[in-house]
Formats: sequence, C-alpha cells, structure tokens
Amino acid sequence: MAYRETAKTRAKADERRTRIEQAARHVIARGGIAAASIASVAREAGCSSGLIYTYYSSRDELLRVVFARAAGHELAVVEAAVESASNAADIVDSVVEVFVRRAVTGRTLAYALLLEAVPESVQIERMALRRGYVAAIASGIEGRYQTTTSAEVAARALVGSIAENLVDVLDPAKEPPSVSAVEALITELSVFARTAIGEQ
Amino acid sequence: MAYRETAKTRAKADERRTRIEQAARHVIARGGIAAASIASVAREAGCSSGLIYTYYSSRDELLRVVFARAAGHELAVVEAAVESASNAADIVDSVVEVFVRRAVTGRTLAYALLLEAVPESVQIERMALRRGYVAAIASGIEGRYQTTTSAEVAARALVGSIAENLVDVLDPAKEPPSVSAVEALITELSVFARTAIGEQ
DNA sequence: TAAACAATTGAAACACAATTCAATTCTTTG
DNA sequence: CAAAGAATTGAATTGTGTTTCAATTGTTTA
Repeated sequence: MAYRETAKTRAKADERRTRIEQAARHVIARGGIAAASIASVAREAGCSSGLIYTYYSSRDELLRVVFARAAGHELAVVEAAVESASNAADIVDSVVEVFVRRAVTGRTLAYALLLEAVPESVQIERMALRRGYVAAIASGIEGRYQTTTSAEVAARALVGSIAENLVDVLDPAKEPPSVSAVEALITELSVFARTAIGEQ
Repeated sequence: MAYRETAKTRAKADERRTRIEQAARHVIARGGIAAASIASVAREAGCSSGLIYTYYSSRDELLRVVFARAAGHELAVVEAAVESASNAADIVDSVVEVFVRRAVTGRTLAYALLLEAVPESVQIERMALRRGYVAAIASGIEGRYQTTTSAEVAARALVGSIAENLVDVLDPAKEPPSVSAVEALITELSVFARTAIGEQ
C-alpha cells in the first residue's frame, strides 16, 4: 500500500549522514570551524541546508560530532605512538614527533582542534581530547618510569609544551614553516621533554 | 557665542572613556569576554550603548583595548618576577608561582586572557601577550643559564606547561580549586620546570 | 499505476547582537 | 539668557547566519 522504511532506505540515510560529516570535515580542514557554516557544508555535501537538520538538531551538534570524530582519530594516533614506545624517553620522543608532524601536515585541522575559537559544545570535546592526550602520556610514563613529579602534571606539561610551541606554526595568518624549521622544532622539543622527565 | 572644546570638556571625556574601560574590565572579570556585550558594558558604565561608539569604533576595538591593557598588566607582573630572580631556577619558580596564583585569584579574567573564545582582533593581543611571556622568560634564562635547548623553545614550553595545567583549574564549569590543590600544583610545576631547564 | 508517505528543497522566518542616527539634553560663550 | 554646537540617548535598523516548513520530489507497495 505504501512506502515504509527498509534496509535500502536506511543504508541511503547512513550514506547521506556520512557524506554530510565528510563534507563538514573537509570544510573545517580547509577553512577551520569558522568556515563551517550550514550553507557551506551543505554546498560541499551536495544537499540543501534544510536536509542537514534531518540528521543533526543544530549546527553545534554537527560540529560537535565531527570534531569528536577527528579528535578521536588524532588521539588514537598518539595512543599508538605511546604504546609502541619502550621507555619514557621513547614515549616523549614519539609523542613530540607524531604530534608536531601531524599538526604541520594538517595545519588548519590542527588549528581547529587546538586553538581556534569554537562553540561551547565543541569546547567540551576539545577538553576531552586534551584529557585524552594527558591520560595516554601519563599512563605510558607512569608504569615505566619514576618521574620527579606526578605523571599527570608532567603529561599535561608535555602537551602544553608542544601545543605552545605550535602556536606560531599553526597561525593561519603566517606562512607554513619550512621543513628544516619543523625538524629543528622536533629535535629541540624532544631534548626538552626528555630533560623534563629526568631522563638522560 | 558658542560651545567649544575645553580642558574641562576633555577631562570629562577622558573620565568617560576610563569609566567605559573599567566597566568592560569588570564585566569581563565577572563573566568573561562572552558577557561583554555592548549593552552590558553600557549598563555597567552607566551610559547608553550609543555612547560607547563615540569612544570606540566597534565592540571588537573596545575589547581589544581592554584586553591589551589587562594583558600588559599581567605581563608586567611576570616581568618583575623574572627580574627579581637571581638564577634560572629562581626564575622558573617565581614565574610558576606568580602565574598560578594570579590565575587562581582572577579566575575568570585569566580564563579570558588564556583560553576563552575571542574575536580575531583580541586573539592578536593574546598572541602578543604570549610572546611577551616567552620573551621575558627567555631573556631571563638566556643570560644566566646554559639550557640544553634554545631558551625560546624552553620558555614557550614553560608557558605552555603552566597554561595547560591551569586548564581544569580555570574551567568556568568547574568549582574553584582548594588552597591545598593550588599549593600542590605550584610545587609540582616548580619541580617540573626546574628539572626541565636542567637545574636540580 | 495510484496511493501513501518519506526525503528533500530553498526561500522565508527568526534570533540576536552590533551599529546607527534623529531627537533630546547638556555646556559653553557672548 | 539665547544661540551654537557638543554629548548623550535608545529605539529602530542592519547584518549575518541558523532554523523552519510548505511545497516538491522520490520511493515503496498493492
């Protein structure tokens, strides 16, 4: 008699949802959160503005979901780096390297994840990402090395040290850094971090 | 024949301007940049919204001026702490102590200065503040102590370490930290920072 | 194919603060 | 005091982007 929801229908809806999230991610990676208006995400996704509201209750909600997914991905990379390292010095080296290289490669996304002005709901996800980084590093350091201070303070300090040294590098108003500048930064941050946790 | 600008007039205008900036500072200290709408600053200053545009070309400009002044004050305090210290370990100790205590005492202002989402023009002032902190610390470290890494990277890392460890402390959604938690944080950050620069 | 209803559109409505400006109030000077 | 003009008001306007929803298009079933 009539149209009813079916597997095919649901699959198509899922695809649409995915397409919208991908579009939002692309727009953010290109121009930051500021560029991710409903209209521009819709344009990128090839749909109308209205349709986005079939999948998300508001712009903030869409941004929150997309941000959380991107953050989860970044965190997983850092967690993997921590896990594959064999001692505290290795951990901080890997974290510095992975963090800086990924930030430089995906400048605008990194800027959005770390520094850009974001709506409240997204800020909450950003805090969660930072807590995730800290937890990953702290757990890595804690088991294997007796630091002079609490692993949590040290882990936070490491995250802060890296992030602060990326501020200029990620500044959208500035030119991207040269390869040699990036290498130099990685080296110096590694030395600093190893010293900071009392290794070598 | 007519009314013309005079010393008294100018003095009154200056007073007005000062009153508006004070009002803006109060509003920000109470509720952050987000709370500093033109209407609420006007209410606090006891004048109309329109009058603010006699003194500032836009809300962003007002915020920029007020932020820059507050930032300058904070920076001067840190610079004084650096100058009064006699060696690298003293410098980092003083900076940690002054930074953390002031942040905790003026939580909302510190949040605005360091972490809150701000308009572009204010973000530029924030960057200047951070560069100021880095320069002050770096110059202090550089002359008196041979660090393992460049003084600039170390100074940035120190600023980042402190700021990151303040994130939870300053979160407006959270309770202010207990006195003992603040003391513990200062101690731990000091130990971390001294270790980081290679001093005991 | 027709009926039933879901998916999609996109222009209009809305929200919300910044900003403007005609009208009013205040100050100064001769 | 009256005229000139500056200071001030605050309601109306503007700008910008989100959100809605009546109308349209697409899909499914009998």
